[in-house]
Amino acid sequence: MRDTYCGTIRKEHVDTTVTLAGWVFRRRDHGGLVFADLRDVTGIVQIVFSPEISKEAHERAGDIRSEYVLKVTGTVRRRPAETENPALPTGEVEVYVSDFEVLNTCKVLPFQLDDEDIGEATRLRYRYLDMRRPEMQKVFIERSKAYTVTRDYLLSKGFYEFETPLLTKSTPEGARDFVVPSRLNTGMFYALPQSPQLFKQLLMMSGFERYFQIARCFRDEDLRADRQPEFTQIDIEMSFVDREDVMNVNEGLIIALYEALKGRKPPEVPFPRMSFAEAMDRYGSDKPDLRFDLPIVDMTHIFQKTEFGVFKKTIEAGGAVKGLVLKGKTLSRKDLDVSVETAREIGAGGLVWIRMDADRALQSPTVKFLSDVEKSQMVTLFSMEPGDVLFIMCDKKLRVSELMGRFRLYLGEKYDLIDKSLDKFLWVIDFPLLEYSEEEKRYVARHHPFTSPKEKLAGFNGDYDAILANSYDLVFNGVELGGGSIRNHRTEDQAEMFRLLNIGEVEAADKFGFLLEALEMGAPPHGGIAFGFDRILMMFLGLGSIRDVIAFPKTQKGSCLLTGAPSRVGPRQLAELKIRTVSD
RNA sequence: GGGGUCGUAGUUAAGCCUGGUUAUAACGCCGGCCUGUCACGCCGGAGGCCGCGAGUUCAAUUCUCGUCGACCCCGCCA
Repeated sequence: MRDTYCGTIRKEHVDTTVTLAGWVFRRRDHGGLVFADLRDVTGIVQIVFSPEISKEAHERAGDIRSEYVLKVTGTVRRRPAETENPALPTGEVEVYVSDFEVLNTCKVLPFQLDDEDIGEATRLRYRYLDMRRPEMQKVFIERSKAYTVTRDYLLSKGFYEFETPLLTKSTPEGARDFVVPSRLNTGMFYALPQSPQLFKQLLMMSGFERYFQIARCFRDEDLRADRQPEFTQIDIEMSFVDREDVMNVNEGLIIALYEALKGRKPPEVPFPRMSFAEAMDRYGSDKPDLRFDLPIVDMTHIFQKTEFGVFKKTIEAGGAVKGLVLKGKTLSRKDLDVSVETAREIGAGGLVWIRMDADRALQSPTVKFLSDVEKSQMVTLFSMEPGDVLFIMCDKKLRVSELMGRFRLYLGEKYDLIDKSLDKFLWVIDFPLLEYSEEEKRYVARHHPFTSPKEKLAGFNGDYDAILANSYDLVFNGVELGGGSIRNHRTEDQAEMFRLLNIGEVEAADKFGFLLEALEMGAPPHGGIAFGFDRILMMFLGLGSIRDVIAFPKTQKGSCLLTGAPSRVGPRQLAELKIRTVSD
């Protein structure tokens, strides 16, 4: 139908005849001369309808409207001097139309493709139009490239690509499952996979040694700017490896993706590492953003004998007092009030601020409750200078770290401390194996129940919080890109884990029996990792939302504005499934 | 489950706090003019359930409550 793509035409094509196909992006009708920008997937070229070339084509050009689909034949000409457009790669040339065909007309669109400020709801309702925009096309062309880079890299490292079932078994741990009724098995349900976790482990038991899958995963949890109910993971599993092996191979993958998408090398290789404990202590987060420093400092020792009620009570209850100092910014009383308000919104019980004024005196509503020793220790600990503001919170140890971590991010954003030109990768390692679930009143796996501990657990009966896992997360600019672990490959180790999780033998056999059975039949040592593919794209392309890298994403309430999913199904469908809905 | 922001021509916004006019603008759309534009320009025109429902009021786009939808966050997301 065509012989040349719009965006590829250059001055080398001058005097040749080309046949193009594409959409009318913009039209500039001067009466005697009509210009239009013709757009295809490669870009834009200006076409000219002139009566001197074809009276007939020029006449018909008056009826052309935005987004009409055209097939155009014409001659490439150098643009006259002073009319070149340096903003376009094709700006030195234009195509004089000798003949054209309207392949399709177009209604007036619900929004203009060149308008930058269209509301997201409208864009999602007409996503296919939204995706016509060159900047959106660029994202999905990059996404396509990322699939290829991933496959090329992993295949070159001896990995085999697999597909695993989407209709699978509901598992008790972890995220809420999406559930699919089985017509052939009345009252039974499949679950969509939260990840291919168990299958990839089984493939290790099959002896493939290196597995990967670009896998769709489903989690029925509430959405966020970086969370969709269905998303894509680069899922990886390897046999006969330790933690270092997995991290090394996957660091290579991430570097390859970074280079492909950002066009430069990562700033720091190998990626630095930090223990979970240090991340929590210093940055109040298991995914610290290292683009700015602002460390959190434990101040509990200063207040061991304090008369200040809130600190005193917290410390007596085994909690901690933590602070961080904001330097070199001038904060007004209003700013300080706002920060207190923000701390409350973050979930803190309160926030103490202490500002050093020009004559080195400490100003704060709290200062009168503090002793001179406490004050001077604080000043020394934080090397406080005039203008500096010290922010302090107290709470249970882990809780106060988390709160300060959130507050640190708030300050970083608000006072522009984050150097957005930096990219900071970080491996976080030595996570706790378990964490206590207030909701379930028991310990649950922090990563997942198949994660192996760093030390053998046999007969363990000590502090559950102190057990470290053989796991690792990769963090980029404060966002978790992925994580994984070395798994338990021996039945007795896995049984020990279930014991700690308070999952009985009967329940374990019911839910994961097939895996436990497989472990008994020569399971090799193995471990793996999974990366959020969408998140990697979002971060490396510098976009603000995971929806920006998913072709047809869901809204925060999980609906698709384009198709109207989810929707009711007919009574016949429900009857076949023997499902009745209840309204209450 | 909870907190917050928003909803006004096709689109993006202003007006609302402090109730009363023909609800304003830009882009888009329609008609006309225009041979060097590229966000073309100039002249003219059409276009509104002010998300929906209730309440307060002589009077509601404006105030109150509810509801629906979009977004951000907490909880949740092994």
